[in-house]
Amino acid sequence: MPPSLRAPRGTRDLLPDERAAFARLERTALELAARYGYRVMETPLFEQAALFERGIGAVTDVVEKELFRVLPSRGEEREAWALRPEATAGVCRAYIEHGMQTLPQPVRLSLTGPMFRYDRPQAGRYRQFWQWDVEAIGDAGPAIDAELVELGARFYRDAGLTDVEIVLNSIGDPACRPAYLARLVAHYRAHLVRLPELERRRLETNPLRLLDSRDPAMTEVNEGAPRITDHLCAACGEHFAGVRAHLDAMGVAYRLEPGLVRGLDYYTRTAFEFYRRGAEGQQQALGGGGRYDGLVELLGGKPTPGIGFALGLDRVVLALDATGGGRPAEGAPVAVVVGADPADTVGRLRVATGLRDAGLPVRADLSVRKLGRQLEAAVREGAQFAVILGDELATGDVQLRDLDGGSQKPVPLVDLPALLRRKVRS
RNA sequence: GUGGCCUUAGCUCAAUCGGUAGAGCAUCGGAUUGUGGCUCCGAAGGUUGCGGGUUCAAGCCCCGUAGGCCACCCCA
Repeated sequence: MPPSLRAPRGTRDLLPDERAAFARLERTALELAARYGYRVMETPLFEQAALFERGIGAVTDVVEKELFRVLPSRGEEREAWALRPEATAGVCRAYIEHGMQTLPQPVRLSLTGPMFRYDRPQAGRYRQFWQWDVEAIGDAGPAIDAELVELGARFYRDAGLTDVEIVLNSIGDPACRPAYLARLVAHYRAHLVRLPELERRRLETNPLRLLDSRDPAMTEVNEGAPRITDHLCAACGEHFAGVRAHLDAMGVAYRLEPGLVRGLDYYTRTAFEFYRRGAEGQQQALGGGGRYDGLVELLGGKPTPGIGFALGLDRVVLALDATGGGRPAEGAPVAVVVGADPADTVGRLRVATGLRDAGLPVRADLSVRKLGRQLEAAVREGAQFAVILGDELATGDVQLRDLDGGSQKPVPLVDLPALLRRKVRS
């Protein structure tokens, strides 16, 4: 094995079993998107770095230290590219670029695909990871906020995760957040002596972060801290109440968390995250989203409200594995064509091709092993039937063997496709 | 980006005091010539992540490096 040639740090191969698990989640996501009226689209895997710098915020971690920058190999356009760290910025760029403000609003969009962050890898944290992203652009809410939260929750349920908790908050807007931030900073300044070194630095860079600090020394100081939800302006307060009312009306359970902050600058008002209940560790955020009413304008479009979420498919797969559900077996052929004459690969391939013509997933044993070995291999890959070619071919018959029960009977080759199709259905 | 732990066959792991690398599973072959999951026999599979150093001798000790993981940071 050549250790010098391996998957780059923070990336991994999705081997067939895991790829199948991803495919199932993707099917669930796309089916839900269709059911809720979100149309699937694609954006490039890379964009101008400026899109993310401007949209996400130049001083956020995602841009400052995690942006996966790409140097053009030929420099006639000295563009600075970056692999997309998330989908929202690209979707909004496309909304503006293609004049989607002329479509009936809101425009409901969805996509799945890989995202890239140049982060230090850990379990559940990769440099290339997959998201299902859903965006509704052009609706100020609050009803659509609730619709999206419910959609996200339904995805986890349909995917088979039962212990997912919804955490909800409002982080205000440019009308009320600055005043709140000033209050918050004043509060921490008053308790400066009790703040650990790290938290003092964060006070300068990102005071909202102190609220969800994990440092035990912070618990007491945080208890007395002003809550954003107590300092929302009238419009934001009304909006937040509307979101909760709609969620309540749908019977969607959630936990209010005034400390919930989102890491990207563009978020306003509604913020939510999905967590695995009872799971320890740092990589348990399964997904999150929020409202970004200023983003489209920031990127050069007309003032347009928007809201969306992104769910981490890798983490859902991990969570499904952890909950012990296991992965359903997939890809086993209905039948394997084996033969008494090991050398007769022509006959086996010909019979298999005929069955494939009939739409049946069938493998021909193309080895030259003796019959017993061929049957053994068929059983071990989970095939339902073995089609055995032998002397009966002289009269146009093959042996059809049920590999579970072990029963076996001669069947005219011409009847085989129809017979197998009937058996598969039952 | 910071600190720590780990790395031996495809996988999961052994290897005493530093003494020249093994097992199970998986793979392939065989058990007298048309019938499977079991059993038995056998084969193949390793520059012990990589590169240096110490030593008569290194999987084991030291340094570096890469990767994984854990805690931060942050997020999905």
